[in-house]
Amino acid sequence: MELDETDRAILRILQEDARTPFSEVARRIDMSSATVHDRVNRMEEAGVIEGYHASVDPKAVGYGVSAFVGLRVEQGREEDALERLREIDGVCEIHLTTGEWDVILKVVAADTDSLRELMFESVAEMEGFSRSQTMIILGTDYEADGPPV
Amino acid sequence: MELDETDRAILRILQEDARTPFSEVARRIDMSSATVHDRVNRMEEAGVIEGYHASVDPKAVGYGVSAFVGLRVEQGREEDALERLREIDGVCEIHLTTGEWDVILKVVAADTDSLRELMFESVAEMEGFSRSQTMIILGTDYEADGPPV
DNA sequence: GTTGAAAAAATATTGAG
DNA sequence: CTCAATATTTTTTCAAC
Repeated sequence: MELDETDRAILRILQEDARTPFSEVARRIDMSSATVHDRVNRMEEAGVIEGYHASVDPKAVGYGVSAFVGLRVEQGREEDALERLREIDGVCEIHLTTGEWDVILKVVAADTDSLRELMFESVAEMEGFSRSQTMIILGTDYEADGPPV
Repeated sequence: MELDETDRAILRILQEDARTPFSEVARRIDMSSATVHDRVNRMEEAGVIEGYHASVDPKAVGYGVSAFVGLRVEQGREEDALERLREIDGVCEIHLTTGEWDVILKVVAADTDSLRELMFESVAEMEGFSRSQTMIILGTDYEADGPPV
């Protein structure tokens, strides 16, 4: 789908606050809310807009520790291994990567004890992985609302 | 702030679709929409809900390549270095971590050429960093809407 | 593609249990 | 904390340009 500057302006507003009323989006980009509605619908259908998500503070819901986890997967066990990773509570993202690791996870845990459990009882126990490394997130200095548009 | 099961149920719904009308949230958790409204307000004020964001497909807006970038920061240059990283177009996340890297970035770029530019003209040029490693994301197998609630 | 206007629906607010 | 009722806004639809 081809996006013009109007579409991008709408995206930028909804990236920042997905609950902005279309009527206000319309005011800001100087168009009617019917147009905004129409364009948003088309972008949803085309998959440009994948969804709308409330961002919840992990600490507020009991997760004091976040980490990236690098994993090496044994040849030929990729699909099986990934399937099982997804089931583990606390695993928030699973990325396949080039470089030092085959898989990079983002995980959350209540505390370091829980993280240890997650790593040694869930991940390390699993067959198909060789090496792993846990990189605890000391702080997140910056987090954009999505890709620049 | 203390969260009860009702708050958590509301959070789960809004994590999945932040534009769900409060009236429907109310139906689903079997409460009045005024209650939902009240609880959402309190969770917003308490910072439990950090915001609402439209999730935009990076490919649809011209970013064909995503990557994690690990960086080593020279002693004593941390603040300065982080400040400048934030300015670079395409840098979406900046995390301070333990382990092999001091900083892990998530970046997006139009293509591998752009990524190369980003790394060698923006990041590598910057003083304060020693080693870096780029881990290109071949695919994202799973991405939760946020922490489990 | 865009618009304005009407109808339907949702949100914000208030007052009371 | 919860609700019902109300007033205000917004979403949604549609004929017309």
